[in-house]
Amino acid sequence: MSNFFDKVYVVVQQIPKGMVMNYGTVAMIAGSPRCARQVGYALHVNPDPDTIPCHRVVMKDGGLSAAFAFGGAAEHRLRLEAEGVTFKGDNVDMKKHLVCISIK
DNA sequence: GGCGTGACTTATA
DNA sequence: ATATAAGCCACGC
Repeated sequence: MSNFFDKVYVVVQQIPKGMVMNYGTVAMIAGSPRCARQVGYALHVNPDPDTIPCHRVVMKDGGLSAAFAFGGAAEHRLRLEAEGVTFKGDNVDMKKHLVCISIK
């Protein structure tokens, strides 16, 4: 809970069900707005896949990463739809499910 | 402190 | 609009 990585894990776990967050937003909340890549890397090591809903973390476009180490975009989509998230083409409907948290 | 790596983001063509 | 390039910063060694 001190490193950026650990912070990312916490933030992702704090994402409400049926909502998604961008890597950049997670990075911002984690304390480093420019470390969106590290967010993905943090989930890549994914120490707690059972407690870290990586599928709720998407790119700023609402799309999932090309290297999702979880089950693929198909699994991602199913997971979010199972939580009530709607899709816009191949991406999440961020207009409705994108979590807008400020740095406050 | 340096080097390599990377699930992103932004800019330019 | 898509494709490609560069920048970015933190982790691990």
